[in-house]
Amino acid sequence: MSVVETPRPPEENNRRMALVRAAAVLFRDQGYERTTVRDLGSAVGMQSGSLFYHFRTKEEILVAVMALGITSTTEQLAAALAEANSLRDKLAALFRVHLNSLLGDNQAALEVMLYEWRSVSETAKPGLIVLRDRYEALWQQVLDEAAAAGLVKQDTRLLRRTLLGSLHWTVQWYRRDGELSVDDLARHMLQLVLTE
Amino acid sequence: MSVVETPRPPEENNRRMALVRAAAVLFRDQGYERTTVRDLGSAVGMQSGSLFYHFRTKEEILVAVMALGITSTTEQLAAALAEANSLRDKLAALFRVHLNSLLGDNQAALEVMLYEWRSVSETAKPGLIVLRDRYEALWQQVLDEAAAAGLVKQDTRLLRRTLLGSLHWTVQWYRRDGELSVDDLARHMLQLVLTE
DNA sequence: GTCTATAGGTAGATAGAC
DNA sequence: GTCTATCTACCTATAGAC
Repeated sequence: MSVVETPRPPEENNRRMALVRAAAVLFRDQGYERTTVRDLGSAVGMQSGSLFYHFRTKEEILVAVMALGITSTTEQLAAALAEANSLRDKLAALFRVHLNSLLGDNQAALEVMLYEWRSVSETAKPGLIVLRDRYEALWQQVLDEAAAAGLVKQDTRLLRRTLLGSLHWTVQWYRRDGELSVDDLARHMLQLVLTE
Repeated sequence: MSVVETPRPPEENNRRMALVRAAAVLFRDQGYERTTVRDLGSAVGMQSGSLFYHFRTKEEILVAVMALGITSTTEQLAAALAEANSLRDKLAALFRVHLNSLLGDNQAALEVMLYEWRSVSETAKPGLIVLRDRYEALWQQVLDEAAAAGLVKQDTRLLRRTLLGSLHWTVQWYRRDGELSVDDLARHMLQLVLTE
């Protein structure tokens, strides 16, 4: 049930990874409880019993989905921040990376992390919380710098929670077939929070 | 399965109402899918079979919980707006009423409305959407007035979605035993959005 | 690694007595 | 209106063959 795993060569984990990605989509669309192990199996062309060679329980699959969602987003954000040339660029990266991870192609995993928290057992929560805190720490650093430079308001802890709430909620109303691209949406939302 | 019901004398619906209130708490704490009809029955001192005299299906209970959550919040907001003396007071009322409904005592119903949407059947959704739109229309009116007066930024449709997302997310981190009261939190969050 | 077959449990809902 | 009893269906997980 350990969340942090030793990395292996990708070929070795292909089957397991395909399962996690398929599970992310099913859990997002139907919810964890309504998704049966039979659903998961047939999504990867497998009988339900065979799943339990790769995972001990259905919940272990949920935890793997969530861990994937938050770690891959954290990695993308860290990379974007390292490339940013200005504080303003860093701020923009926060919004851009988060929304692309949440609303972009094949990115159901982060959404599962946000909305299926109640289905995670108490024993598995701490590991996921560590991963989430690591992500939020990146946010906090950038917001603190931005507040010191006068780009945003001062109460940065509340600001971080407020902004993340706004971004999370976009999954409820944003439609990709509309006029606004994800990057445009990120820019608009950043604009709302900048002190002029 | 109709959401909008003819009002009846309260005594007539006491049992039904107690059930809806108990269900709101269970659905919020455990999730709709994990809550069994046996859980619901024992929460009101009833056998599970007896529930089906009051409701045809378990889902009908979920819809009743959600309808209660959003209509009672809408009524409270409408009353608060009618009493407000200034535009600034109206803005404050948006935040205050929403957070008290979400974080206050015995107010699990609105939280269920926000987080169990996926468990609602397609046939029941339209009725709930009408109720939700009615609530959001109140927000939109006040934000439009505030933008015209220069109190908040101009993109009020995005602003409404952004603010509601921030407020919804408070259930994930706000703790009543902390330093901040719900009313204080409402004031702080309003402060973040005002143009100075 | 994946299959078939199934154990063992619990879910939502119904029927009829009171 | 509520109870008891129960139906039918489906769930996660396991066992052993291949």
